[in-house]
Amino acid sequence: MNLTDQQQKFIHTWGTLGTNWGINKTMAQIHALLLISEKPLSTEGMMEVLQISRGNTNMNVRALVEWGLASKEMISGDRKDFYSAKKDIWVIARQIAQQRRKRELEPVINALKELKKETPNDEQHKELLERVNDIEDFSIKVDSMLEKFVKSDENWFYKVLLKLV
Amino acid sequence: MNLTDQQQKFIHTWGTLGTNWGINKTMAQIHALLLISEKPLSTEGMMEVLQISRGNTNMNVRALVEWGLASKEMISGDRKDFYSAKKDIWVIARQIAQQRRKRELEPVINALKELKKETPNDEQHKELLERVNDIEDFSIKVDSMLEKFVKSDENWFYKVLLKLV
DNA sequence: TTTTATTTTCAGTAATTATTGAAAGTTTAG
DNA sequence: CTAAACTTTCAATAATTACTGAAAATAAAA
Repeated sequence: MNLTDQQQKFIHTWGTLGTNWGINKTMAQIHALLLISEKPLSTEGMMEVLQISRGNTNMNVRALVEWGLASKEMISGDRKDFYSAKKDIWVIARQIAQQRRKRELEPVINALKELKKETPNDEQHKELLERVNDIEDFSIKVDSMLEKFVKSDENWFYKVLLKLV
Repeated sequence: MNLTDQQQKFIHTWGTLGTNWGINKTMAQIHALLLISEKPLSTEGMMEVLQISRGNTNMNVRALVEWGLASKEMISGDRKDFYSAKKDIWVIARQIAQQRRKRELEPVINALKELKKETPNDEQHKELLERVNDIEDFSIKVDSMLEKFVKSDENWFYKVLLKLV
């Protein structure tokens, strides 16, 4: 299989986006490839197109499945596993928001909660406690918005936008 | 100068958060340090507390200033430069949203626009074009929300939340 | 101006993160 | 069951990213 310049550019752009936001480049690139692929792809297919190793492919496909962005497809008459990506941008965004919240936000919020418990309320910790409290308040609000986003349908977003006008 | 365990933990947590989201760990840690510091700090002060080199300190303080998260303070009777961070979590969030949008979102959106222009509208590029169009539509909407967020005051957020109930 | 204090830069190096590939594990067909 | 097809794991290695420290540049004081 061979990609056109445009397809390669899309994959490259998506990979860079991933890298900039702390996502493995290969994971983002496989995602991009699946996003523009009409049919499910096998590990071999991805390896060939992206010029990456079997191990790399396997690990990052697994990550995509764990993130709920791709899923295994059975193709009758073939023993290989095939994978395809969810294509609805709304579903994708929700899925990513949900996962990043769980992985890269919740642990921080919990650590700050812990921290607050064990911090004496003295002069030396005045600034720290103010900051932690502010961050907690803020994150509760953002979190509640994110939660609504994650559980929403596309409609929700339009409604919010309209109300903001 | 010496930090308590709690202060160190805060700095560590903030550094990890940065790393997970594609921000230099030291940059995030200096930010955290300034956030919980009552008075402006000199380069020496930060170097000592965080145990990092002059060069590293200098580069990351500059980055914080460029991001609009910290600013130089003149302290009379001292030739050194001192720095302090903005402490309002709302201002911080807006500043970060604005900067990340400019640095890590706009270039992607522009690349996709370019890509769309140069992609032939044929069978081979059907999926690609659908995806790019979807992403563009989506990002316009998110962008408009982000813009409102960036230009908003805290009040805006509460209003939105209330309307969502 | 010269000297001293301070900041900036950046080539070299260290630390971290990502990738490979072959061996071990698993599944399916015969 | 055995063999072949395929997938997974992970130690070794490569690639990337971050950090250091000393030299160069700049700014302030004498």
